[in-house]
Amino acid sequence: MSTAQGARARARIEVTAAIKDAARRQLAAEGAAKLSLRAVARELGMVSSALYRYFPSRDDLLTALIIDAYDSLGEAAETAHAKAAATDHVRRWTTVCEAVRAWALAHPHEYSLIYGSPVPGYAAPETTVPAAARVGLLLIGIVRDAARDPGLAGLPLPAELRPEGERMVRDLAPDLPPGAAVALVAAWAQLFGLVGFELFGQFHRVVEDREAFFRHAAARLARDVGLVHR
Amino acid sequence: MSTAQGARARARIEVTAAIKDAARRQLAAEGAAKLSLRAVARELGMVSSALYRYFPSRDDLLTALIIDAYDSLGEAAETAHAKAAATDHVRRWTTVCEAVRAWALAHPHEYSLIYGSPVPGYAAPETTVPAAARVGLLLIGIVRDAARDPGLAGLPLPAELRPEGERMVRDLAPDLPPGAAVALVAAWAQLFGLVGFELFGQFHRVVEDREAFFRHAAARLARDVGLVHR
DNA sequence: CCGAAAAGAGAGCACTGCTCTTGTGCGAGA
DNA sequence: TCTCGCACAAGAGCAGTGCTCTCTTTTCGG
Repeated sequence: MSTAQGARARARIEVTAAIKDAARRQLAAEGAAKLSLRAVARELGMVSSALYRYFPSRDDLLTALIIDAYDSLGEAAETAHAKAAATDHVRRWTTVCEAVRAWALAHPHEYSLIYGSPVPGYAAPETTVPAAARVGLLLIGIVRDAARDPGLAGLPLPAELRPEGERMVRDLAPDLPPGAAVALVAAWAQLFGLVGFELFGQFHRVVEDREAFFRHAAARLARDVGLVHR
Repeated sequence: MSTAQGARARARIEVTAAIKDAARRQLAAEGAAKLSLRAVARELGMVSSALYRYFPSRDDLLTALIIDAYDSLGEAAETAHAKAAATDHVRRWTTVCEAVRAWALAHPHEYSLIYGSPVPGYAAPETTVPAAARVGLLLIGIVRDAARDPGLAGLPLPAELRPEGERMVRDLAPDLPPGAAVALVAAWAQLFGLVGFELFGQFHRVVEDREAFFRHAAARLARDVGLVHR
């Protein structure tokens, strides 16, 4: 059986978790670039080489943290979303947007890790894809519900983008009008543009009341994906 | 006089330029995290310590590269913009957007440096501000011209954002309607969200025809800031 | 119970940013 | 024109990094 593990296996997952915890602490404190395997090992009272029994390289540890970060963000978004009235699609949308922003402000270095520039020569492995998709799926669900309800304004789609929109609908967002699918992807990217600019300091001396500014921008994004009140 | 420098001063600026060139090559090849002072020194046939006569630290070298990158992007945008008809504000807008995207795709690591996550514990010094503002100023100019022309649709601004909008107009975009100023800043951030998502791989298996997708999104951004054809 | 596998410890390699000390050649002032 | 000072270069060295290798200890399964 897999539940009744020996002490060995149990210790392994405990140590693995401890390593990730320590690494996450360092990440939060200093950022990804200063995350050091040796420092993590020191904090845990082990020697650095021992750590390689758990993560074959620094990049693998980073990958684990990336997946966790995606999951944490996804869960934060889903939790917030669950509290919004299921009938008000605009409110659902803005709630998710604000949850993303709040999570980013609370976990800046983790946000950088997943939505900032990809680290060194590092290419995110396929493993991260499911976790990365969570927020996107949430947004798709909102727009889909609105399309059914129906509280979705018609969205124009130029002819040259029609194939692309239909492919999106087929591959990732069934039951969505192609125009909404394209608009949704754009809004999704734009949402993270807003968050990233605020977090990375581009709004320095440009936007002061960032809370209100973001709320307004998120509401406009809702309109851009065709969501309308009621 | 400042033009007739001695050989010494001339050598200094030449060496400084050579260091930046070599560093830029490494940056383009491997990314900011792998940019190494020692490797730069090796490439130039000097010893690593000699390099500190020109840049007091690795971060200072990076800062110089950041400023150059902002300038390069700004110049690319301005050059493209100059070729667009001065009367078609939508076209001017999309031209600048596409120039930004093209520059980013051509210089991914430099783009990461300026619009990705800020490196280590590094906070961009004030020196970078003027260079960083170039693209923004360009966009402000377009919207301002449109507001005069008049080819600017009215933009609603909720009461809670009115002070913010008025401050923006006062501090950075005189002669703009407050609603347009707020919308412009949002569109500016959203533009870089689109570019960043494409560049950093978030569109993997999501957007295929990225050229067309971006063109469409940029046109919608133009509409969002109130630009209308003719 | 005992052999295999897993885990930890330690030394070591090649690399990094950065500092300090020691020459050396250019150039501006007397 | 000479000379003193300073900018520059070179080298050694320190503390830190990721990662590998070897050796010992611990633990588990047949």
